[in-house]
Amino acid sequence: METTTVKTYSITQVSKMYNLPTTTLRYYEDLGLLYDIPRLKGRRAYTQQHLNRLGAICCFKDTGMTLKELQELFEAQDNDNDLTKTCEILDNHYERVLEQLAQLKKNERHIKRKVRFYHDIKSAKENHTEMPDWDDYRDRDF
Amino acid sequence: METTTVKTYSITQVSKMYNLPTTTLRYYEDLGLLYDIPRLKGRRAYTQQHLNRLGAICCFKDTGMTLKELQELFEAQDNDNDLTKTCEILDNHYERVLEQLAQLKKNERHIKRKVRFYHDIKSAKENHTEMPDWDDYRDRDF
DNA sequence: GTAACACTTCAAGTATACTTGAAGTAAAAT
DNA sequence: ATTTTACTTCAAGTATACTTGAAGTGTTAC
Repeated sequence: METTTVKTYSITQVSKMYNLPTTTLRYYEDLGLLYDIPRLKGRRAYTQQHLNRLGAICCFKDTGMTLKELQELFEAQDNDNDLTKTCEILDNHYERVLEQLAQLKKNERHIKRKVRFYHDIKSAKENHTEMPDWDDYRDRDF
Repeated sequence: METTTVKTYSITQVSKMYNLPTTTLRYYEDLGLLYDIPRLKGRRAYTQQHLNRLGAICCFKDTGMTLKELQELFEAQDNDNDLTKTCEILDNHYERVLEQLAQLKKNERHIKRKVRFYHDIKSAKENHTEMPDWDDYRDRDF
């Protein structure tokens, strides 16, 4: 007879690992995003499975998926094992992520220009030199 | 004597241009993010200045700046003309945007892998071929 | 033994960013 | 002339994602 002990993590450890308050971890459990978390003497004992799931939650949430959408995704994945729906949700979300990425790159360039512009204004004012013109920064790459 | 007419835009036009509800445009005005919008017969008439400002609002908001932070930024920019503070806020925000971009790229790759994984599961099930293993997708680039 | 600590559950409260509702106005359409 | 459309103001309501508070429990420190 062989017994294998599974490595588990306390809620405080998980909280630190994923940089999420313990209250948020409990909240995700209330919503059903995390479930079947075993208790050791009444305390949550997260397994690697739960950490993987939490990683997915963070990844999807950080890319703009709502917790409700995450519930749907996990429902399709876990309960129904509905691959068509799972793929559909994933495909749609991936599309959105690509759009986000394109938009964020645009915004990053815009903000970079603005940063340079304001630093140049500051220098010009301090050194009594000619003020920069935003038109010179508008569609220019640095 | 010479009179120049400035091109203006109605709230509905601006709403369509920036893909924001008219209620949100009024809300931003309430918060002071947009101000001195002239009225023609009681109706808002946005000038190019306001559109530029609105573009900035969207850009910063979409990159995670709160409306409160935007108020601070505009206050430093418009009222105080405090270049040190303006530069500081912009610099800090730009840092955050770069982090976001790095994170989003990571998340995009992770989701891409997951999309492929689930499509391969679907194919395998449909064609009764061997199921894929997530470990083969984990840190692999496609 | 008892106090402190680290959790536990469950309900209620909060922050941010809108969104809706009510009541009114002014010009255009019928 | 009166209805419809497109706004207006101002106050109140809502959605999402937590966050806090109250009351309780079980191991650890003194």
